[in-house]
Amino acid sequence: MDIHHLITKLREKGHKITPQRLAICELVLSSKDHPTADQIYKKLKQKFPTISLATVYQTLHLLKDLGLLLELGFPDCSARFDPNISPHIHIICLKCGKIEDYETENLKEQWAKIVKDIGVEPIIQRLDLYIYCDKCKKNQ
Amino acid sequence: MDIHHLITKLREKGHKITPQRLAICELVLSSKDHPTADQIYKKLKQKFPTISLATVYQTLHLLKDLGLLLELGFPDCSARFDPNISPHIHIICLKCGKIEDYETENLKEQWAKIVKDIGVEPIIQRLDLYIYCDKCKKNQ
DNA sequence: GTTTTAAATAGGAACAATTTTTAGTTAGTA
DNA sequence: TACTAACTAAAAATTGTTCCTATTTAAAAC
Repeated sequence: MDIHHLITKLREKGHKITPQRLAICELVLSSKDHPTADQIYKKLKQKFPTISLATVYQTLHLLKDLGLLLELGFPDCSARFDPNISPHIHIICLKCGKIEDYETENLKEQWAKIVKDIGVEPIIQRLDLYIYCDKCKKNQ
Repeated sequence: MDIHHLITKLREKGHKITPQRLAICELVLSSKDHPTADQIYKKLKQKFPTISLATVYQTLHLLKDLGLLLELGFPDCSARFDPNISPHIHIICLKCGKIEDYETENLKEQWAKIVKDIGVEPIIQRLDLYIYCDKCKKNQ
């Protein structure tokens, strides 16, 4: 998603283009590591020393409502935000919480078939595969 | 999972068999509706007027650690608990939060193939498909 | 059957993530 | 340039969950 397309989309819905909003969007939409709101907040504080966590949350929810972001809730820790909204698997370690992505054409095809069988109109999906990562297996 | 098998499993790990614990386990392991801790707590209060929410949480986490329960974290609401640990899809309405299960032999086979391709040792999985349910589509 | 003891429970306090509130500021329109 | 709806920041409130600790209990030892 390039920045001009984003700006257009925000304007269409009547949202203002503020420097904070742009910075938050750019940061999260280009991230590969499923950051938490707090991680985004801390990074942006360097550029915007007065930015508040509430603004970060609000902007992330805006992106979520626009369908550009997936919010991943977890039992014991903060929500994490994923800008990749096409079908992919999160390979998550049950111990350390590390997330890796698995995304192939074959997977997308398989998933599309499954969704077609179910016969619903999909908006978005979340596919988590829980494992113990190599590191955690060793240290145990 | 029948109750004697559960008791054996708890004893093996050195956990005591208390009436509260048994009631919580029986209730959640036989539930089909992904209840929250609070829903379980409120139901059990009829039989155990002094039961505490902390006990419910503790027991649910015990079952989770034993691999008998999946805890589903969500962004804006309580965690929900799912006793079905075999591969199935949660069809979840983005508006009202209703969860329906989709579970077929074909899905299990497809998922097994995907996991095999990834080449990791799976512990458990969470497959969510987000939609707008018919009811919410109408009221909009 | 009684005693022992280690673990579980109840209830409330504490905690942390997130949301709401409010007052002041700003982007975009006319 | 003035206007106004939307935004921001900071603080306060809220909510789900966990922690704390005195009391109770299950199960082992006697």
